[in-house]
Amino acid sequence: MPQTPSQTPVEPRKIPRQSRAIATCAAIVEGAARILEASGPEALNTNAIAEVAGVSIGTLYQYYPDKQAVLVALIRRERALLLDELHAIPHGAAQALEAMVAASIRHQFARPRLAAVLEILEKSLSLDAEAARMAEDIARLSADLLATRFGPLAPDDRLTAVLIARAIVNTAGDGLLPQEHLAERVIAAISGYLDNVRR
Amino acid sequence: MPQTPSQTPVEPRKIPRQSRAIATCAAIVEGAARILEASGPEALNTNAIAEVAGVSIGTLYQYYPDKQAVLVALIRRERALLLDELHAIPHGAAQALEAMVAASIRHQFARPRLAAVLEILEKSLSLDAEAARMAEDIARLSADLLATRFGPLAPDDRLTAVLIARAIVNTAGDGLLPQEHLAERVIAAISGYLDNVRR
DNA sequence: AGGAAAGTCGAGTAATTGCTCGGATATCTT
DNA sequence: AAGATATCCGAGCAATTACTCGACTTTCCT
Repeated sequence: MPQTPSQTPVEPRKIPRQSRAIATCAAIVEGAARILEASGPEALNTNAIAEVAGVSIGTLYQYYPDKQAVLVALIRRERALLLDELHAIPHGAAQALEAMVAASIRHQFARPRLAAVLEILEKSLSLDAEAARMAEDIARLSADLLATRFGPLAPDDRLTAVLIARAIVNTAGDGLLPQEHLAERVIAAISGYLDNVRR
Repeated sequence: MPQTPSQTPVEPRKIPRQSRAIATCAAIVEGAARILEASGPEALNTNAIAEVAGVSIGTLYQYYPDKQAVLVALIRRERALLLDELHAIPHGAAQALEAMVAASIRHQFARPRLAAVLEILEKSLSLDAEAARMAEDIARLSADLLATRFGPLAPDDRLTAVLIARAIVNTAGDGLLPQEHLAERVIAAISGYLDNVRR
């Protein structure tokens, strides 16, 4: 759903040097997260972010060139969290699939509303290079982990499997599916599809 | 993701009596659809809707009490389209599942960008009673059609199956999965999951 | 200590947007 | 034809929002 024609800035206009400035940047990103969790995307405006973060609006614009840059920073922060969990899974391990699913579930349920809102926002955002690279990393890692259980797969089948898992985990995160046996449900869906396709 | 505290209005403030007024209402809804397709949710504002619809802003507010009411009307229009297709499938038919999947795919690909944007918007919208009823109808019909092939299912499993189908069809609508063999892919995923669960 | 660099502040501005209102035009009814 | 009703118009208001700028404060360095 690309519609914003991707502006040039997006990168911090000034990088923080002192530790209190680093804390300020973190507070701003966390402020955005809290607003999204509490009131959704429509309530996310720069004045509110600054207020919730406990800094002035001028300070915010010292580090982030525009509103979208704050969002991108938040998405990077969340992606890094998931990426770390995925990286911690030993390549080719017997329980790789289970570990991957468990990591996704943990990530989704750590801050369910935030994850749900970001999931939506990511679709309509032109991300910067770094954030896009992280998305690719996540996709590639997931694909590798799938391969250890199901062997080599067509790219479309790998994407479909990841898709299925995300749909189920997201819905459970919204509270529409029970959290118990969630991992089993996801694995049943993934392997049900892949076993059907791989003949 | 409920955050807008659901206002009272949402219903047309005046119902059109003359045929040209009915055409005006339809033009307004279609104008909103065109803006969403062309430029996404951020570009959807009432002034633009009126302009694209070829009516004045005052006329828009004659029939729709606020911006959201136009969106709800659009969602109703699109849901009615899908609902008609589902209703046309004979209950308990041998090919009921295939017909259902085909209908979903047709609906998604008729106006892919519109379907994708509305899918997102529906989540963060407090719908009116009528639109909510249509959503339930679609869910119930889908569940019934699933039952003719797979027998009685737990509600969570029905939801999961529908979820899986929607995730795949939506992604294909976004152009990330090929349209060819899409129906087979969806059916493989659904039956893969349900056969795994139903033991 | 004291100057420079980094950081913070918040009132204010320009633009956008949802929506109103009073008046003009079209259609219906008799 | 002529009133009554329905429909349409669009300038403009009030509120919101993204963002700037110049002044003030804190931290760093020697």
